[in-house]
Amino acid sequence: MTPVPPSDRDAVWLAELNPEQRRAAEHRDGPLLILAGAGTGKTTTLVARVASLIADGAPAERILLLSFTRRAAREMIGRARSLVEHAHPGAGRILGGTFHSVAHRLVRRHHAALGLPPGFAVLDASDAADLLDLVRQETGSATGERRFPRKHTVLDIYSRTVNAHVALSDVLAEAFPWCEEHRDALVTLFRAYGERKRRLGLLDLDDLLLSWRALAQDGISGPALSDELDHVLVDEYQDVNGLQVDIVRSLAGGGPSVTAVGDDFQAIYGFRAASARHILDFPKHFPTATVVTLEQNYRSTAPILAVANAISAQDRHGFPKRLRTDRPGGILPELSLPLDEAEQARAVAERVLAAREEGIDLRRQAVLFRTNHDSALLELELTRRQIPFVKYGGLRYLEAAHVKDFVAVLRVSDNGADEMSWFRVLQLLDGVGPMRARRIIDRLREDGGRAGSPDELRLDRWTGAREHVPDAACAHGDALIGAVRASREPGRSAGARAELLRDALAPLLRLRYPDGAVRLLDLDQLVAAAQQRSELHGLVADLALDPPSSSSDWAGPPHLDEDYLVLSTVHSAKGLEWEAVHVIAAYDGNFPADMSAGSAEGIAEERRLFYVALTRARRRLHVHAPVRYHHRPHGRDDAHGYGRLSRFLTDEVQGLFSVSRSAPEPASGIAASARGRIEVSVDALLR
DNA sequence: CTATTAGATGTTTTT
DNA sequence: CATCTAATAG
Repeated sequence: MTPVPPSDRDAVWLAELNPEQRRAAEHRDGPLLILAGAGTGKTTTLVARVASLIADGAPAERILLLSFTRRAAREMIGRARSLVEHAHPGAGRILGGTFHSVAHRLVRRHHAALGLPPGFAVLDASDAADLLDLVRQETGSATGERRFPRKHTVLDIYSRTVNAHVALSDVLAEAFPWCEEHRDALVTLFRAYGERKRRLGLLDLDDLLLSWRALAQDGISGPALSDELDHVLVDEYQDVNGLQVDIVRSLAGGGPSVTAVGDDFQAIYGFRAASARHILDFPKHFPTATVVTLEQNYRSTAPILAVANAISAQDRHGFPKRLRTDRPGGILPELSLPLDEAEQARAVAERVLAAREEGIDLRRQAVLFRTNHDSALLELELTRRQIPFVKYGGLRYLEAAHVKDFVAVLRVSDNGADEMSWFRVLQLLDGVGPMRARRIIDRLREDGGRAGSPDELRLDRWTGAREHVPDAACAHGDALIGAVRASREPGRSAGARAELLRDALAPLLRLRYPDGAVRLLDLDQLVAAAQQRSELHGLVADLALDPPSSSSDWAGPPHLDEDYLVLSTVHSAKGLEWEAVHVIAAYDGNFPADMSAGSAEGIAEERRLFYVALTRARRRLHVHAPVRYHHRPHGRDDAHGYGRLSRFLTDEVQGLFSVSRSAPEPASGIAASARGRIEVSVDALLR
């Protein structure tokens, strides 16, 4: 990079902005709302604004950048920090992260004020679901006629009541009508879940936000938090929920000025109780707000924007926006109609390779889909053709049973009250199931502990508790307890603790899993991660807030040299862009999803989701809609149906594509293939 | 009580 | 695929 004289540095990043972007970057007094259409340089503008504020003398460490998804947060904060480092060497470090990670930092700092033990742990979604399930089994919530909802569904219901601040009955009626008959059981379950979390010193992801709001609204700590900040910038504001709006408003009440950036037509987190209403109401919540609208698109070619604009024109709510570009030319987007999913997989692979021939590296291409399993067949096809890919939002490293076992042991070492993890760990002993594990825990529990603080499990009572362990497993039990106690001895590094615990767990995992030896190798990545830490606690908390999306995430930099295709859900793709985008499974029932198609708002959100997918593309856009698709993506049966094309792809929209059928219509398809066979045999006869 | 098996069944999307 | 149930054997 050519060095720039200090006096010109500011000009460089401001000169690159268009007038609206510049107005947003240089805005000073009062709240600011930036309505930024897809690809209009939202992040560039936000980052320029941060640099501009710092140029004006705002200390970097008094600026807070918030985003909702981890990928967006990483991207935004990374760019902001590197620009600040270049333009203002020696400036401090900007604060920022996802709402949840920032909340976690604050809660750790103020745990005492919140009545939490210093070693409190954070539950990720599957931990929380497991705990809910455990509590349900214990309290024996009535088993009605109909099956109780699955644990993850129960968590979704719970989470929605918290985030939307809506009564359970309304949440059920609105979003989970098939669970209404279990309302009473859910009420008692949620109450018991809350008590249990408190007793075990655990916070779930929603509790982090609740705690932050409690701190921000508190008469003493609230103003103190606001005093630490001059500016709060919130990205993706269309996806905040009521709880997050409360946090932002209470923060701003004190002093810092608020900047919100977003696009109401990209609101896609309604299921998380987010609502575009919040961004539309911003001028009401902040009456002195200035509004800047960005419509100049720098990402996509005109033919792609034409499709995007046609889709957004199907919905007349919200701020009217029309994306425009100065980029000349462009290739017509392609609508490909393969016969079935297998053929779709082949069609995608061919187009990916063709684009690479054109000079578009794999990593500048992405395949986007509505649900995770939409890519199953494609993954097989890519593997078969040896096309490397990385899937985001897919099966997680942490979901593997043996990794969960190890994390449970780490947790147990870190948080003496975490009965839930003990419950899992103890069942690794041969002959110990749920019943005996519970008895052991009961024997270990400190009774008559101080009210309000979680009960520690006392490992010195193990000699009594081990009578519940079958003789054959006693030696293993002793070794495990011994290792956990040893790991807590002061002066041990995080890495040493993790190693000790892994070694204690190793014999148990070898017994439990036929491929135990292989599985043990997976744990080394966690041990390596622990070795980079000063505290084990930091690692355990990060696992909940920032889990590696695949085991290769921790494999190190060599990965970065490789070229690989990106596979992602549309939700995870928000805010990102690729030269070539391949949207798959664009049939009605998926876009929009059947479950959301019941209400007008549901369909509108699905349309926005489709819009988000299309607007990720810079140069090439391919939309694939198989005519025939399987009902049960996981099943072995061949049950399938003939789908319609997504209802968003109206005749008018289709006119903006080049349509290609890689197979005849299904109705005539059978006849055609039969005729084909006859012709072949006739040919053979003639010869 | 626990372990193992077979069989049925299930409404996405993220922190 | 993951999870839950029922049935069976140790």
